[in-house]
Amino acid sequence: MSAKRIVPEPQPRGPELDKRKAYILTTVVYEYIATAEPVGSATLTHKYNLGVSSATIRNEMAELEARGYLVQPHTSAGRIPSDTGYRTYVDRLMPPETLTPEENEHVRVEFAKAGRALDEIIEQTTKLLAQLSQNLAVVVAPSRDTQTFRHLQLIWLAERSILMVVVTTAGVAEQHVIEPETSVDPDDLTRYSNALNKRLSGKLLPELDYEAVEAALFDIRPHVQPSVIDGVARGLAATRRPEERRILFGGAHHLLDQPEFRDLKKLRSILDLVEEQRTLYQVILDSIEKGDAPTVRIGGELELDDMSECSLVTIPYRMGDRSMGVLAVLGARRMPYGRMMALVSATAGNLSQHLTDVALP
Amino acid sequence: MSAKRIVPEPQPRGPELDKRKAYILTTVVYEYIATAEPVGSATLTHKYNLGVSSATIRNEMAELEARGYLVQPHTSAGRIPSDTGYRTYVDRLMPPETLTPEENEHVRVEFAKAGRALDEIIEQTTKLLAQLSQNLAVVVAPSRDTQTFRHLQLIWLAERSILMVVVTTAGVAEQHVIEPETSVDPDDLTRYSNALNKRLSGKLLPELDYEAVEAALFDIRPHVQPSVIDGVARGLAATRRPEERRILFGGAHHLLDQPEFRDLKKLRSILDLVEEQRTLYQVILDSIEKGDAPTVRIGGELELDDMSECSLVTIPYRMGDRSMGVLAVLGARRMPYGRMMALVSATAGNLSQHLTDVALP
DNA sequence: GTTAGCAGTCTGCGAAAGTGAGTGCCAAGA
DNA sequence: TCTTGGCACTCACTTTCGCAGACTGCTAAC
Repeated sequence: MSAKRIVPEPQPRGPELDKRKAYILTTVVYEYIATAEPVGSATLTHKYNLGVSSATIRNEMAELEARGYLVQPHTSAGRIPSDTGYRTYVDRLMPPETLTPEENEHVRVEFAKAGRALDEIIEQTTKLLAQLSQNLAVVVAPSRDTQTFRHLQLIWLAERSILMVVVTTAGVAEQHVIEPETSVDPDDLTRYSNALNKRLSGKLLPELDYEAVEAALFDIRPHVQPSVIDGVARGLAATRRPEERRILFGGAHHLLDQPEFRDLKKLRSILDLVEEQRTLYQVILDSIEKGDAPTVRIGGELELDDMSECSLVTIPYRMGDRSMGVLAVLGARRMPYGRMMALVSATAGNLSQHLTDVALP
Repeated sequence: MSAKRIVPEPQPRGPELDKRKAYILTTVVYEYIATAEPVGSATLTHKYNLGVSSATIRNEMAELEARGYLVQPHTSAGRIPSDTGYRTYVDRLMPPETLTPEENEHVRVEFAKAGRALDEIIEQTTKLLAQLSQNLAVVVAPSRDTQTFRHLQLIWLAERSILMVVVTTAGVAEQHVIEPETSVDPDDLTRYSNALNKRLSGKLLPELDYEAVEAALFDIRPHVQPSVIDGVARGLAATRRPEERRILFGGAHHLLDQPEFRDLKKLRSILDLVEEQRTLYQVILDSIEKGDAPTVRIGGELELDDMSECSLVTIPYRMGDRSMGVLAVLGARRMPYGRMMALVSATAGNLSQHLTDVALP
């Protein structure tokens, strides 16, 4: 559940924060996340039990600013956390959070309602995550390449037209039309189907190339016409390029609630990112590390122009022990990190469990 | 290609517009669509060849306002068209528009690139329409109820677990898991599949209820266990409730380019509509009439709160001679209606053609 | 029926002034 | 050496005011 630090490497500026400085940094982050207003020394002494006067807080805050944890939007304003400040908060200061029992139950129920069709599950997950996070939810759908072959059926459509239906263990059924050079006997199609199912079931889709299909058919019929073998292999191994992997979005309208997106330019840059997909896909994939813990990237750590006001929380999900895709929440840098992490963890956990449950044997 | 009038009934206020008034109304609409600024009498005399002075135009505009075609945002501003003004423009004054040969070619090429999978086609169409219209594109996906059954295959998974794959003529393959009360012999599954394919192919999915399945199996096996019949029938006829029909959106970010959505409230109300789906679905379906012509609903005609600044252009699309769904463009009321209508016509035409081409025999 | 001219209205913009939140620093106190 | 009250200062934000500009409606003349 602990976040991974990605970029940049922590710069040890002077000694560790002492207890009071750590507490002040914590309260500033907490208060700023809650109010979206720069936090002043008086606010802290009033709202939190610090035991010292505002003047002392001022001194401490000046020090925290000098060390790079806080910044002042302008001379006569309170402080807001810098990327480093947020990073320290997330990694070391933040209290661990969990969802309420009701929320956990809600997530559980939503997944219990979900069907078996992969597309539908993924779509519902996106909606759920958007609703819970009140931010932009992003889901990278499973790659076809991680799915294993379960069953196929060749169906005679017309003289030179064969329909091939492929079922994967993820419960995805897709169809391809094969147009052989010369007509094939319908009974042969059934024999081909049986042979292929027997030999290839359980293999990863990308492995099923021309040679694999030819070999699987060899026993029952050494000289199947190449156009059929080719058609079958294409249908099985046909894979989208990775950058074309499906990405789903949900809850963009929640962004309008955040004061940071009152500024149309910032809203624009985030929506453009959504539109472009490729960049976002790259960033999300870069964020993922081994293991099932959520990863946080804060502001400038995203290394995207115009995204310095945003943060991204990502977590992988799986089917069985195979990684399938990624859930992410993209929102203002001023987001409740603890809650977001608890939330993506719970969602990813339930999603993984559900996918594993509905996987075909 | 001519728009349908929906709501409200035209109120014949006084005589028809004379030629000059009609021309002035046309130029006001045209100019306002182009500039988003209220149009004054001086602007018209300068930019258009009216042959009379601005004072005359003022008199005419006052008359047009009195008759309900124009309104003044405030006393000392120029005029903008009212719903009635736009309606008159769309129905009677607007010059017919067509896409440029390059644009037509672009649309053609995009569809030529599209695959055979229904989901993919619909998704790409949404993107294309958003890109061309530079507005919010909305696509109501085909209902499962309009598709005919083409093929099914029952596949033995485990002792009490059968996978049923269903293929429709729209080229959609979907899978359902059936859990019979007692185990079924794998060879029997093949026999069932063959019988069902032979008897039911070509029927509409919603017709395939318990009785239909039972009857189709009766010849080969009079007493198939009810749990299997029920499972098959559910898988075939299983239909989402109509209000759960899938709706796709694209190009929401284009709205940010329109000056009318600088105001976050208006942006908000349109995004909320998108989120809610049900209302929008209803409005889009209400808009559709018989025939393949685009339908326009302007501002208040939508009868939606907070949508008085928006217009909707809708058009149905089909596969073969069966209506499948609706394309729509939702944007500011100040939209280039002629172009939008040409655009949805072209897109729907190509989409219908493509769907018809890829339909399974 | 058309036109020039003029008074009147309203918006939008920028400057000026006032308000308030919050800081930094200093000198005294613990 | 750390803490604190006090004070001067800074800067954003808001309000007000006045002015320029865009348009209209109306009237009287053509």
